[in-house]
Amino acid sequence: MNEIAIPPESITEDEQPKTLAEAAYRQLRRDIIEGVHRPGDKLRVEHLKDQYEVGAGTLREALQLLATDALVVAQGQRGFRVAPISLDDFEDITRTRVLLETSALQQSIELGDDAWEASVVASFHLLSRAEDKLGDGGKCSREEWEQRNRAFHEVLIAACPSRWIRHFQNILYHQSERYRRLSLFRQPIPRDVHAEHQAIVDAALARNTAEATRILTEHIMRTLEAVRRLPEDLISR
Amino acid sequence: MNEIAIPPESITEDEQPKTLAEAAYRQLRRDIIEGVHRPGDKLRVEHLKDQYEVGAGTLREALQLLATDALVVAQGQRGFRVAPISLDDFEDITRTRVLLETSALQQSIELGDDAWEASVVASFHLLSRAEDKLGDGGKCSREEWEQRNRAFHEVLIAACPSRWIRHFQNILYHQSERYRRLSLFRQPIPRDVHAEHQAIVDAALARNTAEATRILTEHIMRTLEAVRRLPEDLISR
DNA sequence: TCAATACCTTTTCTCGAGATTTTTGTCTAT
DNA sequence: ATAGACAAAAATCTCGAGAAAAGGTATTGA
Repeated sequence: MNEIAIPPESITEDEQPKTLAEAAYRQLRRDIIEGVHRPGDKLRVEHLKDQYEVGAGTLREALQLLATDALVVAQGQRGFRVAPISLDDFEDITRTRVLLETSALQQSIELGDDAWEASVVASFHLLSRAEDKLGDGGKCSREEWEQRNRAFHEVLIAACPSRWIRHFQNILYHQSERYRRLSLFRQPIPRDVHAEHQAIVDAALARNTAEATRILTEHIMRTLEAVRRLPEDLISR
Repeated sequence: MNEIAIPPESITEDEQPKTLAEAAYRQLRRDIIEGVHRPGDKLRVEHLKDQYEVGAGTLREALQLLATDALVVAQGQRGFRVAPISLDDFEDITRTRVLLETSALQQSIELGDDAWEASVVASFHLLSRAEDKLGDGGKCSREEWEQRNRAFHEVLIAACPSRWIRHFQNILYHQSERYRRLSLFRQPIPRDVHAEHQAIVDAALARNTAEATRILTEHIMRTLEAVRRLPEDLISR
């Protein structure tokens, strides 16, 4: 009677926005992650609706969507705020990400087929190219590097069959992106990220699960260390 | 300048709704979990706004909030639907829940103090009482048992310091509740849940992490088996 | 000087109507 | 009989204005 079941997939970013509310959601999310709206800031609908050129109700929907990703918090009858950040929160995010992402990688290595291997190699190549151009002097934007870094990590666990793990991992990645921006602004390419990525790819293709998850864990945890070394006034509040 | 940081906590249920949209959200969530709105059903705003006695825009917000919990899916410009269910999905939910909940329990056992032990014993007692009254013949509603079962599992991992794990676990619990209703309708108390809970409490208080997580895993996985044995027409579509 | 109350401004929340898009039903042509 | 297209109908999405609540300020009394 009814048509085909809808994939229980959440909002993904590869598709283009189909509604004004979702377009505003994208822009707002980008602005929050990039720090245009700072953590703890109040998000007044009356001001923002002009800035993003949508109605009040529409902007409100966008804010609700952002609450899904825990990038903004809704407070009863007192409006919306950009979610605050703290070292404790980032440590929590990182550890939870390790838990989920290693589990996902483990399954991905176990189940991934030739096509998966190919996409891993391909996305790693794209990321490497972006790093070359980035060091080469502004031939590639940091935006693009972020995009490809994200794609690489996504492809790594793409063969994991668990939609839920991938969904949660996605949320956490967005969260950690906010913190990573803080550290990357200071140290252009702080550590040898490239070598770490390379090692993960090698271990993954060799189906060496233990080695791959070990390196991935260190890789993620190193970002935590980098943020820990930041001046306190950047992440306080 | 600005006041105290807001706890980055999501919507919890212990507080009472402060807005019409949230009230509608609660009612809708309850109705979806209880099966009033069946999986895959279309949720037409025009019909539901009368039923829940709110405006169209307000009900829309409630639906957005439900999309957060993945209980409804929003489809571009084609409205909202109750999230479909499937065996594969439930298997995914269950395995992910095991991953998160065992990790949380492990930390909880490691870090929990006397007050935590006390709350574990207390919530287990409340749950046991509910089971007595339930078997005694309708002196306690299944609603109440569900409530206390939920509280018990929540308290078990309450000493885990990771807000994110608890947050995700919360979402997954809601999801699995939908499936569990299906199986509990048939077999009133299908297996010896009480003994399993007892064993978890014993192991937790003895700080026997390995044993506690092992039993918890079996406990959660058994629900998957119960749903697997259901007639297919209940969970198909 | 300090505290408490009342008032006023600002912001949020809610509602109903109009514009767009999707869906359904029918008709025609191959 | 099937496929395609056009038109009518339904539903969704969007917007602006009004009601309710929160926050800030000034006034009053001790």
